[in-house]
Amino acid sequence: MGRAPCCDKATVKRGPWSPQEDATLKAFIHKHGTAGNWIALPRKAGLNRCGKSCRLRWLNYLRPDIKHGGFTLEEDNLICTLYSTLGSRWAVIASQLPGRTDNDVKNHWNTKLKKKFNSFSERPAPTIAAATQQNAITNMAFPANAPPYSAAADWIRLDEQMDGNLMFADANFDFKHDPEDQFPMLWNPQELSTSSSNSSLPIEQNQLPFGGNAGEALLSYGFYQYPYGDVMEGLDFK
DNA sequence: AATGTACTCAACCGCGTCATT
DNA sequence: TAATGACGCGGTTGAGTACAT
Repeated sequence: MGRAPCCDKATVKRGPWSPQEDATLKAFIHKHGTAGNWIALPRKAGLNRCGKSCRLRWLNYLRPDIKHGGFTLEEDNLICTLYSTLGSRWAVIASQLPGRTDNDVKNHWNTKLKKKFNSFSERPAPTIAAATQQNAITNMAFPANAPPYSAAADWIRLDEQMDGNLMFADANFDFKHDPEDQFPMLWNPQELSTSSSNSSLPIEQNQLPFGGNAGEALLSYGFYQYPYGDVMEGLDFK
């Protein structure tokens, strides 16, 4: 036995919502709430709409705490990072982005972020075989997996792996990472040094505070934000 | 200016899950 | 315990818009 339809599709209105319908729905919910029953809501509110349609309109558009407008670079980074660990669990991902809905995040991913993500993950992953030598200086500059930023090899260098910590010996950039946080290193372009003035920093200051080998670390936390704004890629670095 | 193509995003669909009876 | 019904989610669609030719 199939499930009974939640509404009569032949008689109920479909398609884009009019301003009047929006106002009716908003006014009703402000006054009565959803009463925990979306199916009955349109009839009570005087709307010729399916309950599911009302729910979607409210959750994805009319809710007062919805954030409209473009996604920030920080939000892009977070979405990509969460996608790499959670997959397409848009509701969970959206819950980490205040004011964004799962539909918003999903649309943004499908139209903007997916291409970047896929194009990068299809690249051949370089080996870190050189790093397996005890205390070897790999001096590997991500050439095979290099970001589309010509100078990247100059400033992102995996120079040494020791004591289970991934170490960036090049000191001409700063990184931002909360050791308490499982999640990503977010490098803010504004915080990236554009000169080598930091190269005198003690090397410990550029030591990333998590263990594991370089490949695992970069695979799990592999979203980089490059200087000058708009290039953000994932590194599938094994 | 007209037409074709690509892109965006609101909305729909169907299914899994969960609460209730 | 099974049946039922509502909710919530991810996948997909398609109308409207922007851009290219």
